[in-house]
Amino acid sequence: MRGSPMPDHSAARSFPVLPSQIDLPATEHEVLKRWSERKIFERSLEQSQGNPNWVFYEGPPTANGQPGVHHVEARVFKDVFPRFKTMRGYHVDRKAGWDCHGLPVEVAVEKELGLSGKKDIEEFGVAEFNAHCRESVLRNVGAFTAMTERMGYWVNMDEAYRTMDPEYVESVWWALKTIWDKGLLVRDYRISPYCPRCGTTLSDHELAQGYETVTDPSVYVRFPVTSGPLAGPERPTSLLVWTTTPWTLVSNTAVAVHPDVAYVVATDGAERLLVAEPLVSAALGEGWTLTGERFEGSEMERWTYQRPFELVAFDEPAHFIVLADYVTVEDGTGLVHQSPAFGADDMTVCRAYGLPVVNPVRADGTFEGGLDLVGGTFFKTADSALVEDLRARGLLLRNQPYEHSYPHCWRCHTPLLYYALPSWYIKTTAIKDELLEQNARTNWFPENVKEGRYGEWLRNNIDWALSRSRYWGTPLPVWVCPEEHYTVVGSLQELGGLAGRDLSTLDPHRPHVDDVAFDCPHCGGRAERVPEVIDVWFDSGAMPFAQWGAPHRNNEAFEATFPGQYICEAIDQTRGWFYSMMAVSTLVFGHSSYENVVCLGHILAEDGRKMSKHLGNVLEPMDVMERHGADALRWFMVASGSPWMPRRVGHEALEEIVRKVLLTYYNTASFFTLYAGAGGAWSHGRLAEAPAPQDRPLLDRWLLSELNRVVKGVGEALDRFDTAGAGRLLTTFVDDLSNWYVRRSRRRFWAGADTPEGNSAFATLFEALESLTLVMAPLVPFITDHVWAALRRPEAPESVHLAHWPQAREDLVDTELSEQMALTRRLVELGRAARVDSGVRTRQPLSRVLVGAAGFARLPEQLRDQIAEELNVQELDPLSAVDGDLVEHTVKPNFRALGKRFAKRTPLVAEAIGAADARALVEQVRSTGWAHIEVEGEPVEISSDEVLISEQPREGWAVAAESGETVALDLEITPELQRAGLARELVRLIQDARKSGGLEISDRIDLWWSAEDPVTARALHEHERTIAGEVLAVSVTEGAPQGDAHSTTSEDFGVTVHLRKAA
RNA sequence: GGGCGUAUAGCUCAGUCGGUUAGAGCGCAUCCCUGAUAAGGAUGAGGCCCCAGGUUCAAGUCCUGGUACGCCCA
Repeated sequence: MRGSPMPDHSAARSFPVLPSQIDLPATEHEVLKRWSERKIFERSLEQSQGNPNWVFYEGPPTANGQPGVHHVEARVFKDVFPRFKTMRGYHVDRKAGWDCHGLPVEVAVEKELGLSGKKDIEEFGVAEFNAHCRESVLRNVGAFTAMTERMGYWVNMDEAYRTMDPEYVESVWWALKTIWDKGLLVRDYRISPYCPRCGTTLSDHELAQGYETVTDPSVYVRFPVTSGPLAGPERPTSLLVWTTTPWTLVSNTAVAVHPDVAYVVATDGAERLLVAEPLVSAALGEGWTLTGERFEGSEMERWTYQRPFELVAFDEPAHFIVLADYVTVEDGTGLVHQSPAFGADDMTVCRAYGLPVVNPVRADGTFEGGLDLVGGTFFKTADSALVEDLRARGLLLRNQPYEHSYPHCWRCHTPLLYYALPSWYIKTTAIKDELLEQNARTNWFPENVKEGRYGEWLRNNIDWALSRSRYWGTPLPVWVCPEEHYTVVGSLQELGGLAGRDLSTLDPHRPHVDDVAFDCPHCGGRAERVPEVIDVWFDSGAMPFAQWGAPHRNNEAFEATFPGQYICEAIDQTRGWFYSMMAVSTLVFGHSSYENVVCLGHILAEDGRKMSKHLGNVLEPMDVMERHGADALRWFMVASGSPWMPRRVGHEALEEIVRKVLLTYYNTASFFTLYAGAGGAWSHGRLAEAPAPQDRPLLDRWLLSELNRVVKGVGEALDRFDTAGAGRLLTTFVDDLSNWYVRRSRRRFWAGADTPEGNSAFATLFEALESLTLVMAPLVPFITDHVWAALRRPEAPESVHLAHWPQAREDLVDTELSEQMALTRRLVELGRAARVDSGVRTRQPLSRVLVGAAGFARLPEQLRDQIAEELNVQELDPLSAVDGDLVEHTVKPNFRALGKRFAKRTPLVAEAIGAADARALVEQVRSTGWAHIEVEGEPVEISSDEVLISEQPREGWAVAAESGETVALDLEITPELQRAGLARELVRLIQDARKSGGLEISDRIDLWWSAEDPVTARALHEHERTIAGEVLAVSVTEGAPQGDAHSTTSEDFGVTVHLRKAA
């Protein structure tokens, strides 16, 4: 019977009530307001001042276009770990940053202004154009800022670094000068897709838009061998070379072969040609036989040959065979003509051999004027004259049209040229070993990126093509005089010194910086800045020092925060920011800038495709957060699926998170405040009076055990950057807490805190909610802080984000109890299944349940009581106590255990176990722990661990069994049981009447009843006190009331009840 | 073309050291419980664990080779 009164809303409360209904987005706005008014973020930084630093570097988002949900992903991870580490006692500075420069910004501004191409921009004016770029960046920063605040990403945006700020640019200049001084900044050629009509290079994105299918000549050409074993007049041999761009033969520089491919000599009786073995028939057709001469590509290195055209001069040695892995035997001849000015692969290979870059084609796409045969001709139209000339000189074997896809300018449809343009490089290949060493010391999450995608990229490192012929970027700080003396400038002050005037307030962007010229320190000639700006990846890779403006200013701040402990971005940054961060710092300081890097998979739309406006599947982050709340979106990002993998986000997934995780957690807290707060039933002061944990009921001890396991596990998971693991632990615990602990403890909460059991329940639930709130706080900072505000002890910090991570009490972790409770819950499930099968509802008490399960014998009384209560049975007995004839035994082999001992004989032993007499075997195992069986005539002893025993009553019972565990219900319903069941039905009936009568849960009632059914009447008399207690009746009267009352009649039970709120 | 990753129920995903009855949630159907109730529980239907080989007493799990998809790079 219920001892204490129900919660009384009018009495003094020890806890504010968390209403059972909550509007999560609205609550989040309140929390945001409190954070801002009470300066919680600022205070969390102040209060950790002086603690060890844990340094996080913000990878600056490109403030180009509006933020999408995919931006939320990385930003959640950037928030979770700093919050976690702060709670762990570190000082975690969080400086925001914005990536401001780059082509995407330029393209967006071009569109806005209706410009198209570099000519338009220059006519419009670079100064004005760049002003628009700056304005566009600032506009988009606003949208990012709003989203960042709304999602609860704590980052200092007031002191954000911006890659376009003069101090930032100066730091970048300093880094470039340092690299120059080390001899690693060089000018060289770079192959770019280039439109000769527009006079501009195209980005990859532009390139992708312009592929067209065209027919080009494809020619097979003889290159006579002039050195090596196949040279000489007695058996003249030619390399057979295939190309679809005859015009590039003018500048032929080398021939590439694959080192591991075999090349053979074929003859038609008249001449001898060298071709890759797998391509002989494809390239030559009928009528050719092999001479038997055969060479590995690697043997042919540096054999010389006669080049096809002598139209341009070569000042350095060239025209020999080189080795290249990219050569294929898919088509052609396996011998690939090399012209480094017109192909990226050619350029890489030829540069490795120190070959010259000869380029006879001018920027307008025509050959140089003075050349024979092709002078002044547009490159593409030179093909026919060249092919004719080859034919005339007997060098052409075959010419056939070849259809393929070739890139064209998306603006003017001119065929593009892959064209060598002078470009600035950083010789990262020179520090490749250092980069590999730095990578070896870096922790990657997930781990496979380290040696996989990223390691592969480092091992195949190529020099960093740094310069861009664009406008809105960090200008390359290189000045050159007519004598080609280069001067690299590391700061505005230095530039001012060279120019002889104060330039400290100069905007270090184009065109202003282009206007500064000075006398060359070497020769006194006029030095002008080179026209290029730099790759934006260098900007962002410089952020560890450039965000402070170091070393020109704030150098102490930089040194105190280098290297960083943690960076995090999506997987596409492997060769982007992750690389530039490691490369820039290794170039400048000889050390990578980060220790741990988290690498996230992409966020996809619900249909599994990328979100794009075009497909109409975009989720706008602010809308999502206003609908489901930022916490739901955050939880999705950190705990749904695996963050390392691509994931689909949609409303359904978020709704489920709200229901299963956030509301379940919140409702538990709400339940607690309702009962603890009522009339001051329980307050923090009572914690001291609560029984010591080991003296509490087993249910409480179990919860504390699970709690401390979870606290420890979540801390360890987050230390490993494993948010999904932390999420799984928390989800399970929230479910355990709400749907087992609270449900099984409800009566103790109703009873109040005045008994040791009651106080123990309140204390246990409080401790669980307190710790749970703390460990969930980094993941879902809003709802936890809201709950914290209601629950916190008076002496605790006002925000959960100012609190410390809880210490896991490992001494309270009781593995055996966990297992026993798991068994208890499995048995309850089986019992419920048995009830469903039998059709006897749970409200009907039953006399007895039989349980067959290993471990049941050791199950403590308190846990058996849980089973009995939950299943509504009066008695719980072991199946083994029942007369053996009524029980059927089955024995199954435990392969895991048997395999260890019997290895190859396992199947035989298993078979023998199955064949043995189950009942006899069970009896042996039960009495001695061992059983004898025969395997192929030999006696074998089997231990109890090596078999799985299950037992079932033969008949007359409602049985459910799984994995060797059995629950059997005795279905005999005696008249006493029937009346007890009726009493429960009547309680239910009256409770319904209370509810429909609009009574408060704590209202007392007067109750009248009249029963036609004599059984019901007897049940009412017999169980009157119980019923009265359950429904809060202060009086129970047989008969009808005077005056108004709320009435209900049940045909099923032949009863009418009337109730009225008691005076 | 190369590198890396992924593939398990209609959907989203777990699956530890290889152990013979592969799980959860959602959705669907049927039912139960209910003063935490916009919740909870039970039952059911639904599986070529992508395919083919191999290793092993034993493979969703380890190895090899394919196929499909994704990302990055050419």
